[in-house]
Order: sequence, then structure tokens, then C-alpha cells
Amino acid sequence: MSLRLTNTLTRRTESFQPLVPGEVSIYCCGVTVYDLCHLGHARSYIVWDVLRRYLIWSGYRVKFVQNITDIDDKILQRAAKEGRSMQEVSESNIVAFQDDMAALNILPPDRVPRATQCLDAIRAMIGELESSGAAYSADGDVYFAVMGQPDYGKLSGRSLSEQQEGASGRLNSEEESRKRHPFDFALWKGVKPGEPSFPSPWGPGRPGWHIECSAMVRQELGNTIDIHLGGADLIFPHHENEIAQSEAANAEPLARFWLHNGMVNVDGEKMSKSLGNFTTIRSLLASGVSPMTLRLFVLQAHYRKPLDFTREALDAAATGWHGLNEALQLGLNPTFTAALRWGAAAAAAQPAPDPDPDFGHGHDVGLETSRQGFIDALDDDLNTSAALAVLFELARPLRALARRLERGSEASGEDRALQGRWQLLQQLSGVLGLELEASPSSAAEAAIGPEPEVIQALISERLAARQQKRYPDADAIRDQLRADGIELIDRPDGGTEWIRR
RNA sequence: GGCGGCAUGGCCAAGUGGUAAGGCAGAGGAUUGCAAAUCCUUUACCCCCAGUUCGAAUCUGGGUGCCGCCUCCA
Repeated sequence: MSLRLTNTLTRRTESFQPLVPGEVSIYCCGVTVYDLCHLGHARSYIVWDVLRRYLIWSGYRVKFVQNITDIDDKILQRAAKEGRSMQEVSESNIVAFQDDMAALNILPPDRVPRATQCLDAIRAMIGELESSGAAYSADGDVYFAVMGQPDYGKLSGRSLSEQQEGASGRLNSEEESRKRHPFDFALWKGVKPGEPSFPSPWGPGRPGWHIECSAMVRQELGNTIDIHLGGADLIFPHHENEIAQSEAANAEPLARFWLHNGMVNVDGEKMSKSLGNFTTIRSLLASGVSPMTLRLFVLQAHYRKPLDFTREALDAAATGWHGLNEALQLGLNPTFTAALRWGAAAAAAQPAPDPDPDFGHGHDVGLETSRQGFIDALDDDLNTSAALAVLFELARPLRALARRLERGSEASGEDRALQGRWQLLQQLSGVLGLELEASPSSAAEAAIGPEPEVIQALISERLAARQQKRYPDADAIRDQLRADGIELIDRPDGGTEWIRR
């Protein structure tokens, strides 16, 4: 079996084969940088990051382009409100966006074109569309004429005739009156007083929203790309219009596969900047939600379905990630690897660039089954939920082992034999971008709570109480330490360990 | 009004014809002075009605509820 993806264009799940064998070209619609990114953006980019990592892991050479819209009405509004220039607003939000993406372990795109840096390509394409009659200019604006495109609406499943009535009610603004058809959209907007502008054959102004993507795709990746990505809210009008422009200009299909991710909902409603019901990525991270928890939260649902954002679901993901993290610690924590005699090879193991076809041959057959289960899951239209189930099953004994070692147990020969399982878990987790984080007992958290000397003193006190069978006193000490986040573990040999929780 | 999607246990969520993955939470047992951890066991009339079929959560028709897009939005 091979990768199958649900293509919005055909409304079917189809077998994916790139145009050029071994190479995949991907364009992903990026953000308009007028504000910080929220969980909805995180979902989208996490999901596409997994697609990209999976393709790379499968052996493809992937070229991944993602734009940044740095000129737009909203940015101008924000700039006016804050007394800053459009560039200042864009720049600060671009930096914040890139920080957020890095924090979420999302691979940076190969190319990140910005609208303001692609004006030549944009103007060239508008010029072509105007010359061919696909677009027309009107009072310094240039509009795309949808009536000239017989297949307009093929992505979103709308027909112009059916939509006309509903749309006619919006013919009120000055801009609308310049359009020949209500669905016509601006390729170039003539400058208005007080706005920044760029020169063009149609007079000073700035590009419309949709044209930048068409121009960038052609410039960076060519006329036809393998996969075009974006949120489901972009299907209409943005992607529909991209198709119209690109295909009118190039006379070739824009993209072979159109993939769209579902929205993040809050109380059953879409999280969005305009509704104001959003939680930004950085506020989530600042509130103590780990990046990997966020990834797990997102990947537990199928990418095309709506995902409800609730505190409970996030907490469940945090606990779930904690368990996976414990298993991943096993091969990367020097104390554990020493106990298991796994050696440097284990610590150095990284996700392999390709699936190892020999894996499992002469090894644990169960591991090969797991590996294949993981591949089958992702091949099935990126069923990350099913892929995670494989990871959790791989992790279960590793996690148990890590906990036993943490509590001072000796490693058995059987434990040492789990190295291959750990390596597979690490490799597959990496495909989902789930990677080890500092353990909770890291230096930062160790600074909180009682000093080790104090704890030891209390443990001694408790030991005395236990020896005298004054159990209520002993338990009082346990409870007191627990309130301070310290858990006591009595070992069979009579010793007492403690860990911070 | 038009187009599209969704409804699975306490919560989240896979599963598209052969009686239901996984995560979180819960219960019982073993073990422990008590704990912790570990191990074992365990928790589903798949929104409703009708139909197709030997057999349906899964297909068809109808109904109900919810959501997205049709204006900027990942």
C-alpha cells in the first residue's frame, strides 16, 4: 500500500504519486502577519509538518514553500491603531510566528516568500492576465473576471449561476460597483490616501490577497505543483481564486492535490481571529502547556475533522505525552543507558532518513508489525490517531521500565533487549515530530520545593517512626512531603527514594 | 437560500460490510505497614426510524441535532 490522501478537488481519497518520481513540491498557505498566531494555526502547521516529515521519511525529496502575507488591510489597520508602520507590524509578527513554529518543532519551510518581496512576479502575472482578457482594470484597480473561466468553482463546488442571487445583495461598496460580476476579485488595489503603495502599470497600489500565492507558486515551484495545503476556511474564495488566476495565466493545472485541514473549535464554534475566541500559541506555552502536548493534542484527531479545544482534552494530552516522554527518556538519559548497557549507539540514534527495509528481519517480529502498522496508518490519509496508538503500544513496556529504573531497580537481560523497541519508538515518534523534552526532574524544577538535605532529614525521621511502628507519624511525614511535591518510594531493601512530581 | 462536513463508552478519538484501536479518567484484584510503581482483570443498546444484506457503527432513503464556507480568517 502507498500513501493515499483526500483531495478536495475530486472529493475523493486518491493514491498519491508525485509528478516527478521521488520529488514532491508543496505549497502551504501561510499567515497574514497582523497578529499573533493561535491554536488554529498551530493545528494546521503541525498537521502539514507531519505530512512533510512523513514524505521525507518515506524517501521523497520535498520542496516546501510557505508564504507570508505582509501587506493587507488588517495589517494596515493594526499599524494605524498602534501608531506603527506596516513594516513594523509585519516584522514583529513574523519574528513571533517563526518563534512559535520553532517552539512547536515545526520544520522551517525551504522557502518563505513574502508578498512585498515578490512584487515583480505579481505584477508580471497581473499583466499577463490583463493582456489575455482574463482580467480588466478599472480606476486604478485590476479585477479578475470570473465569467471568463468556465470551470470557476470547481474546488469549492459552487456554480456562479447558483450563487449570483445571494451575492447580489453585497453590491454596495464603491469597490463592488467597479466589478463586472460580484465574484470578480481584486488583483491590484489602487492606493487610498494614507496607505503605503507600490508602483505598477495601473498606478500606485498594492496586490490583492489571492494573487501573491499564484505568483509565488509559479516563481518558486513551477506551473503545476504536487500538493497545495491550507485550512478548510481557505477553500473559498482564496484557493478557488488562486486556481482561476494560475490556470488562466499558465493554462496548466495549479495543483494535483488540494489538502485542507479542519478547524479548531471552541465551545462548538470556530476559533478565529475575527471572532476573538482564540488562544494564542505563546499564551498556551506560557501557561505551562508543553509544545509536545500541543502536538499530541492536535494529532490525536484526524486532520480533516473539527477539533474541539477544551481544557480537559488538553490535560489528557499532557498526561498522554508525559507517558510517551518517559519511554523516550530511556535511551537518551545517561543514567538509564548506563544501567541498560545500551552504549553510545543508542543515544546517537536519530530518526533514519528512510525506512530501513531490513528492519525486523532477524529481529523482533512484533516490532516489524508495529512499524508496518504505523506506516499503514499514515498511508491512510494521515491517520495520525491510529499511528499514535502504535506509538503508545510500543511505549508501554519502555515506560514501565523507565519507571522501574527511576526507582532504583536493576535492569535485567530482558530489559536490555528492549533497545530495538526503543529505537523504533524514537524513530517513529520523530516522524510525528514528537521529540524528547527535558524531564520533569530537570534542574529548573528541582529548584522548587524543599532542599534535598531537608528531605533526607525527614526521611530519616520517618524511618525511625516506622521502625518503632509509629505509622501515623510516618504517614504524616509522607503526606507533608507530598504536599511539597515530593513522593517517597520505599524500596524492598529498606531504602527510601524520593522524586519530585 | 446554495455548497460541504460531522454525530462512536464518563471525556477525547480511530474504525467505511463480519459483532468496536488508542489516550485520559474510573473499578476490582495481586503486591505494599500505608503509599508509589508494576502486573492482571474490567467498563459501548456506535443520534433516531425504515430499507439492502446471511451479516451494518460501516451501504441506501428519511428524520433530528451540530458545525464550516458563501465577507478577512489556518
